[in-house]
Amino acid sequence: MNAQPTDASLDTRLRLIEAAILTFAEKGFDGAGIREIALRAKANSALVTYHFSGKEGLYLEALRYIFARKACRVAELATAPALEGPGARKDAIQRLKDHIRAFMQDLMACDPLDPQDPLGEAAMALMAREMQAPRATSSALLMEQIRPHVDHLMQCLQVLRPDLSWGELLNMGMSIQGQMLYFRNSLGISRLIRGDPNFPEDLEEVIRHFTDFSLRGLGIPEAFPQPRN
Amino acid sequence: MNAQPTDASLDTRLRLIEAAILTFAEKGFDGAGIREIALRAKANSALVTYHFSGKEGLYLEALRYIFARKACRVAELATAPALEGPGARKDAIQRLKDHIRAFMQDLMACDPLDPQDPLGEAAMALMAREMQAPRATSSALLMEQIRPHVDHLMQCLQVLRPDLSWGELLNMGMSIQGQMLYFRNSLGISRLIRGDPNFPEDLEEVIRHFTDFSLRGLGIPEAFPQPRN
DNA sequence: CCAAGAATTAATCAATCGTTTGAGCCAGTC
DNA sequence: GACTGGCTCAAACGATTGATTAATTCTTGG
Repeated sequence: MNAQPTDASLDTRLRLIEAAILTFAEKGFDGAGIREIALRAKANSALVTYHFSGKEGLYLEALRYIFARKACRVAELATAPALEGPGARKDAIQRLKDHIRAFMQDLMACDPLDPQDPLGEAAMALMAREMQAPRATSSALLMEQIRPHVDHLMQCLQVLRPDLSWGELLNMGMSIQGQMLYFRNSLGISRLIRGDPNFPEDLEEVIRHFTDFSLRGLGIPEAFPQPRN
Repeated sequence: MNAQPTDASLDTRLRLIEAAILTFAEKGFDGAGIREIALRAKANSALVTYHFSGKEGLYLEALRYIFARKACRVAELATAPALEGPGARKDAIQRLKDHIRAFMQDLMACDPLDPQDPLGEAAMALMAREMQAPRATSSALLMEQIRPHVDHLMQCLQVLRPDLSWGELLNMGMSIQGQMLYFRNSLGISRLIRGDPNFPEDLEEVIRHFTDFSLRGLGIPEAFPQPRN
């Protein structure tokens, strides 16, 4: 009479999803095999079809799992009220700084409580793969996830540069997000170029750089010169 | 007695390589099948093994083919003599501008003579895939290709901001290259966000934006304000 | 305790993978 | 005209793919 999922099955589902994140991130959708994923999850490969109705379903569930856990810092910021009133400009600058810090921290760690979480690396690699070559079945999922972050950033930019057109503001946003996403997506190449396998040793330094570079690039005179933050 | 490749065989090799670029770019290394590639090239799939000793060999040849044809504009710039003398600073600004324009044009078109070349899109998508998730056999090839561009850019930055440490200069370079590479790698997402499937309608406008944003971000006072270019 | 249903398993499915085979084609050479 | 060697081909190879089956184990409400 029990039509509800069991605790045990939830465990198995979770193990499969986490193994899927790791394996899909390493080898891509086509490169990863369900047998390999199941082996990693210490489960039977037939359970992929049973629980997720196939490989594609497991992939989508893995993405949903990442979205549910990730981007928590940025997601919080995106819920902030609209910028208005006399202090809007100063608020916008602070929000932009917060956005960059939150986004960078989200980029570098999956679980805020555990920066060493191996899922963090994998989840970002998987999202990067997805942004670059979205699967037909998952592009809607991706857009839905990205949209609020874009809106939040654009709202700040609009206040900071009311003289620019919407297209120019989008360019600004593209440059700001682009440097950060490239930083994350090309960590491998960056480490090779720098000859430092541990780069970045200090994330705060990189955050500071992106903040300064972006504010200068935006052309916000009152933000410089001034002491850090 | 003929141990040399025939004209006919060169044709086939070329058709296979170009079909490989298109297919690998669309589906990735694992997603693309040699039968599909061969069909596209109107050739027999056994020829992949015959000419390139396997799928992996064809993939490497495709990368080499891209590197040989692509990045021609940037590559020219990278051969410029060292910056020195009284005009070094002004030269460096111009070189940076030229670098951004050349890099953007290389990003958006494979063959300079034919901006509509479908290989251009595919080649860049393939390189982006490769930068993000380098295959063990091809990372050396990738670094060797990227290195001169990095050196050229860093030389300019060093002249423009002699007060910065090497690490800080690398951060600057990362931001400048990052915004451009993200622009290219995430064109799909950008078009969805903008609701404009034809973005960018005017590449020059984007080049201008990246140039301005980068020069401001670098903190080059004498570059602003001033008329375009 | 005991059916009922959810969860898991090993075995197997057809399909496709990259690669190999062996024969045939076509140019040049003696 | 026989021969050579580069090139191309259809056919088949073993391996692996994602998915399916049917039997078994586990869990739980009555």
